[in-house]
Amino acid sequence: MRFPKLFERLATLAPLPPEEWAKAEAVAKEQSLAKRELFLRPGDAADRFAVVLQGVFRGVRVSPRGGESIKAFRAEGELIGAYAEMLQRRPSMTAIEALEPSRVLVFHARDFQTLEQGHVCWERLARRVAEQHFLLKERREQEFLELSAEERLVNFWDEHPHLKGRIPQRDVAAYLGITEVGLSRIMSRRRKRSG
Amino acid sequence: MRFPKLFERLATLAPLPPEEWAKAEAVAKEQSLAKRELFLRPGDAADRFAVVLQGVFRGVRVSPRGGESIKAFRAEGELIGAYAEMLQRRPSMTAIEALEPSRVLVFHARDFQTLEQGHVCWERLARRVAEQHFLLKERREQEFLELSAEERLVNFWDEHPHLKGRIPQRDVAAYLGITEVGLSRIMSRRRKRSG
DNA sequence: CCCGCGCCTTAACCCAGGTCAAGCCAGCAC
DNA sequence: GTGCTGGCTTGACCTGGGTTAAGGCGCGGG
Repeated sequence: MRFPKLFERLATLAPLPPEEWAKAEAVAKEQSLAKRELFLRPGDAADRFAVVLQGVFRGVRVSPRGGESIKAFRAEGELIGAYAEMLQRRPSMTAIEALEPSRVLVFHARDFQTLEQGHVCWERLARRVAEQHFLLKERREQEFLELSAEERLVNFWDEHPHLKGRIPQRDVAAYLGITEVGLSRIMSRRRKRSG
Repeated sequence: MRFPKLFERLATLAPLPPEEWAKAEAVAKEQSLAKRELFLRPGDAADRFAVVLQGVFRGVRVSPRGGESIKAFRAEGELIGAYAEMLQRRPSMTAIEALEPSRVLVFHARDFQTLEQGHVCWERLARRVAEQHFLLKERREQEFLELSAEERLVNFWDEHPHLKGRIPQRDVAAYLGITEVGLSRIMSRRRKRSG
């Protein structure tokens, strides 16, 4: 078993027989990415996903009007991929970019389907993954509905302390739905208020 | 089969043997709700969900600070329930309220689990449901990130034409993340601009 | 060493939408 | 009928964050 920690992590989501995990490891491929390199670019087929072994990624949606907004950051142990587009079998509208030199473990959708056909555990895992993704998005929805940009900012750092120092300010802003300038203002406001 | 249309709808999500559906119908119970009546109130155990047979519902989140925001509207053929809380086995933080006299088909989580244990089709269906819910939330996230309140409004009516005339303005506002007053202003602005 | 570039801040000005308060109108109870 | 209540609008005023533009600062490359 090449990735025992990853196996344990997945096994907490749904029961996963080690021999099934072995099959998965057999079809997965490691990939290294330089800083700024893209794991996926808009227009690509959304036919693969990966687990981050090392590094941080940002999922960027480039809107028709040219604006960039950030859907998520992903670090060690988390999944990267154009999940929504994969579910809809559409080409990706998302770029997934390494913010540091990174390593990931890549799975092709076809291979994963084969695994699913071989053992129900994979379908159960996929369900859990869908549910967890749902929970993340719902939390975010709620923040947009109820919180100011400043409150969203403090929430963000509460929930992602491990990202401190690893992602540029402007990306945090794009994640919060505000501009770089706005974020800078908010931060200086807080500095003044509380020391 | 008491609800053939519902059966067909579900069968489009995932293959569903009629005999399994028969079992589901056997454990489900119809419930009627008056206008303003709650299917679920905050604090209730999130141990049941339902399909709307007739009527419209709103899912209201009451924030700690007292503000109400609306997570979703649900009409005929759609699911109601505190989905996020159910996944986390927590008490509901959401009120689900009928906006019209309504009828629903109620399933208890325990009964559904029994169905799941009897046939994989239910797990597959649950996965599809999770994925669809995810897609909805992601679309909403994107709207908050990229669109103004006015743009979100026109999107809303594009995507939910069947709700026209059935839900109060203030609820639309609470769904968009703005106030009743703000929504009224936006509407009058558009009226002036385009006739 | 200097230059350029990427990232961040600051300031001036603007505008969408919030807040508060008054008023309107339709429907319902009496 | 009168009066009340709930849903919506309108106006005056305020504020958070957008926009534009001008630096500042650290760093890598020449």
